[in-house]
Amino acid sequence: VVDYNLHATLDSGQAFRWSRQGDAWTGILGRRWVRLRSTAHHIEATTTRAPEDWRWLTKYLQSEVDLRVVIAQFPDHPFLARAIRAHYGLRLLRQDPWECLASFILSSTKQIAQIKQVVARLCERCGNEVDTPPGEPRAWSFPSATQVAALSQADLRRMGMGFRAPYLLEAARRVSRGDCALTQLSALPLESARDALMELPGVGRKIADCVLLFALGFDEAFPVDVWMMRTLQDRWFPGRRRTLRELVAFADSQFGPQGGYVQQYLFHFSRTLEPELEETRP
DNA sequence: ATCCAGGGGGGCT
DNA sequence: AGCCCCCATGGA
Repeated sequence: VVDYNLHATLDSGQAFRWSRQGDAWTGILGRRWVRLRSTAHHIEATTTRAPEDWRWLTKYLQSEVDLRVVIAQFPDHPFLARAIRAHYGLRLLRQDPWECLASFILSSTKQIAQIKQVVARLCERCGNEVDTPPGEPRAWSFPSATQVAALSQADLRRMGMGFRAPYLLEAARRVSRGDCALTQLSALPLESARDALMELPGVGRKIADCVLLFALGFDEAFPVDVWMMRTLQDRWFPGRRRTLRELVAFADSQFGPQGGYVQQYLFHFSRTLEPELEETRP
């Protein structure tokens, strides 16, 4: 692989089930345990048994995407240029739609560390145990919508989901019933797919855009969360207050067909940026 | 102790 | 449309 920054990609808040051990990353994809290690021009993958082929992994990692082509479509902006320089090789993953949806329903007003924690508890409580190599800790697959729908709201609250518990439960029920055919949404126009996602409880514009971008392949989707709001406000409209609505509309029109990649570079860079000294204002 | 976290929903004006 | 508050929990 070329132009692939595995650390930035797995640590940029788009997926919540990877853990780092030194230079290696361990996670669960579908029902497989995987360890990934990045070398100069390769990503080395270890599984518990030899797979037929590796497309499930290359698709997830999006390692066949030519990053230079993507970045060539970015708008010219000094802060974005800094983000690209700082984390060159950051990629968007292509996640399972249900796992992505459920994870982001659980994400609202939670820190990334806490999202990982509650997702881990959900998997251990109702996912399927998967094979791990000798000496590795036990691991579980992400539970299907049907597995989640079989739980009670009290079960979910005990995992620390708080007010998100009824949202996740109802979303799981609808998805397991087939009321929202997630995988088929990628064939629709972006706005139709977004509207369908926003029918689900606990799913507004931001979470819908996360699923469109991280799971359904809509590279132009641009989730605007608190970090992106501050970044756009501070770096694109310094000194002039903009409403959330205005910023969403701006992002929609200004960042182009690869806006989702732009967003991920800005998000990760903003989150890892050392706080700059503010000018003192009288 | 106080604030805030990859928001969303509902009510009010 | 914009603004308000509430929702539950834990880490900094």
